[in-house]
Amino acid sequence: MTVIFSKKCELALQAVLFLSIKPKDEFLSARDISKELQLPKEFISKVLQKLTETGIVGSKKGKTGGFFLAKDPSEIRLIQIVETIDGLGVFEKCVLGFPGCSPDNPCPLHNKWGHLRDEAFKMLTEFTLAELKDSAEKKIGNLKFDIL
Amino acid sequence: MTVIFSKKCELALQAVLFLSIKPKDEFLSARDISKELQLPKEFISKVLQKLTETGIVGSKKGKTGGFFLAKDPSEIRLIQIVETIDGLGVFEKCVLGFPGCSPDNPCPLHNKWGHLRDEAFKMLTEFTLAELKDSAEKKIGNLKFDIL
DNA sequence: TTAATTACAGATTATTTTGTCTTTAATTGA
DNA sequence: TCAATTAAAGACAAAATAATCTGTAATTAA
Repeated sequence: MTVIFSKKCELALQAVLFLSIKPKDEFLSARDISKELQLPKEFISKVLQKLTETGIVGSKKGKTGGFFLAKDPSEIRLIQIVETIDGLGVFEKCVLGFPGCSPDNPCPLHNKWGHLRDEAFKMLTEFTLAELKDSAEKKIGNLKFDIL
Repeated sequence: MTVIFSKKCELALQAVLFLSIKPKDEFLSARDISKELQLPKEFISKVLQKLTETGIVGSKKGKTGGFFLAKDPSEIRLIQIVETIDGLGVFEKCVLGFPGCSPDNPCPLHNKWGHLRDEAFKMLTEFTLAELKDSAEKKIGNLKFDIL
């Protein structure tokens, strides 16, 4: 069974949403994030390292160190996280796995699926972390209850 | 990187589309299908076996044996193939991997993504093999050129 | 300066998915 | 009947993905 994003990417999105609801001068350690999102610490660490490479997240080593958003939430779009972690292949490849799928030589789902895929791309491009802050706050706040 | 369907499912959809464009009394061997779709024979075999279990595809052993559609193309919906191979998890699980994602306790993308997911589900439910026959014929006919 | 804490880097393991191989049973044509 | 051919079944191998572990460098507080 397959989902739209890899686990890595899901985790990256969760982590970044988490950073976005915290005061911007706060350093969150991988351990803190891990605890609150109930996800493996080392995995968090790995993924956030990747996001620091592309300048979405910043980091500081040492005691009191941790991760933080390197830009204002209003300037970070979901698609940037997806692109960094999974790449944009999902939005390019044929949904049925046919080679050479294009408007000239479309697969049977090319048009219908293409439309949905474009919508998804648009959604991820339009949403910034700023717009999701409120609902992210709620969801992450409720996490401790969900796990039960 | 991840797509909506697993490779197995892509392959199953291709194979079934292939069967649907052939005369209904013809037995196609895994080897024939494999050759024309340029996909591994054993994998084809595996996946079609699964589809015979759920009654979408029929099979006959022995010389002149092979696979065929067990129903009329107008009675086979894409969603049935997807359900058999990948299950319907994609249409149920949270796109961000949050636990307990529901209308009561939605993730930040719940509504927007939910809408797209429903559209995709609808598309797969509405399309029968019969409706895709023409475009499948074209696409599969062109395959030999695409590979070059 | 030292001890503690953290990100970083890379190796390693585990799991899942994908793909192959081997053997068996059914079917058919010679 | 016999040889060839095919799906079926399951073991097996390879590759991709997910997750863990280990050691190092940076930073800070004491």
